[in-house]
Amino acid sequence: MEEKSSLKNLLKEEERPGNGTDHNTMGSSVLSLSLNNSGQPLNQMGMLRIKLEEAKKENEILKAMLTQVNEHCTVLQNRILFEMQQHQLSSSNKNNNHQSQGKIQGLEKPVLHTRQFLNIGDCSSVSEGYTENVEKKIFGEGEMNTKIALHEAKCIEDQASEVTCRRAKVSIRARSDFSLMGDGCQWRKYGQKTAKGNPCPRAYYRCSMGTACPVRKQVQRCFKDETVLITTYEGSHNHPLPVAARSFASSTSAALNMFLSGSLTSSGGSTTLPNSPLFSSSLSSISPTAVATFSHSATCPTVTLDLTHPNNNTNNYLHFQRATTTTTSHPLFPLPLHGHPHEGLPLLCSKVPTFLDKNLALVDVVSEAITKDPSLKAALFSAISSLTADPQKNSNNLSQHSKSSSGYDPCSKMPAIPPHQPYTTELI
DNA sequence: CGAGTTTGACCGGCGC
DNA sequence: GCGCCGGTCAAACTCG
Repeated sequence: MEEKSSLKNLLKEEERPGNGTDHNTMGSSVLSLSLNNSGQPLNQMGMLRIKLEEAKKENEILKAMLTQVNEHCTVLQNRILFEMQQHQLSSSNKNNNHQSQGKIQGLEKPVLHTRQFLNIGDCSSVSEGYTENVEKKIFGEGEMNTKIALHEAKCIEDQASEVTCRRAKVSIRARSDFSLMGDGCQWRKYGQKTAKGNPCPRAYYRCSMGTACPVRKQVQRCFKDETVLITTYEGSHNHPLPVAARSFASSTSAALNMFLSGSLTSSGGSTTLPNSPLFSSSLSSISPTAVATFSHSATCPTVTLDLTHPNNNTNNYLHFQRATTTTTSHPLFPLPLHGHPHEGLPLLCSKVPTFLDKNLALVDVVSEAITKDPSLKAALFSAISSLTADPQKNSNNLSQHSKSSSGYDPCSKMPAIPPHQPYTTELI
């Protein structure tokens, strides 16, 4: 920052009339050239070069800042992960009966299962080496050994119960004017069925973003209230998600995270949890008044996010924006940090100059909020998990979308939504 | 012509 | 074993 201000001061001095004779900086050769020729265009070119150099320096500073912010996010993520592991270990020691019951039902799965759901990440993360270095700074060598052992155990456990995880479902109830909810993914309809007890047909969709992606969703209108759209997601994506879908996935996975991590005392039936600080902070990215219902059968745990909770005010609307390639695709849901900071921002700021400034200001706000509000850490963790799962792939994905000449529109294959028109889902 | 949708047929799980 | 029901398949159809 000091470097930036000094450069600005330098530039101001050079801009002063009659002050172009004494330069000993990087811009001196350019300015002397322009003075020798005394040509106006050359003088302007010199100024532009100085500004270019200044922009480069500024870019370096901003890159460093972004790296720092990303590092802080990783630190927070790992600390939260560690705390949750510690919490689970202690709780499992205290209550063996509870744990054995959970094992029978396949519900003891901690964070990594949820990360697998909706493609939030896996054990072999690209940034694992980097993360490990950061973790050593935080936890120290002794704790790191414990943590690595825990991590390896979790990976083994993760593979063993993958089938159960794949069957985990997240069901979302929301009021919608349209027959599909914009979640950022591309879906291909493969069937429709009229279920017993509901005259409204249930549509079956398969994710068409990746080759043989196992994720499916069912969409059905509520029989009692046809304005309510029930969307049920099942499976885990085997491909990088677009920004919009990652935002959505982080929110839904936060709910499932709570469920699968055993943080709830649900015992076979269903549990409604509207006011848990950890969960509500995550869910608030969808709706501040959303209510979650947790239930599970023998093989298929389900989390229902009810976004139709009646105590919302009239302004509580979700604006599902149709993401496009040529503009900055704003999130479907407002998340603190959006997109991978290293690759995403330069891409965006090249198109929208003010975007970077807004994000840097946002970084300060978020940093302060994280410090003050512990519950926000949990929400941030779920969001960051989706962003840091595979940065390389995600950035490539983002780049491909931006390079596409035809324009990338994740909602383009949703005929129920009128083209070129943002649609809203009402939260009552 | 390719991609997506529609729709009847088919399959497997589950309860009786 | 039988029938019901949810989920999936695949051929026909539609659309851009």
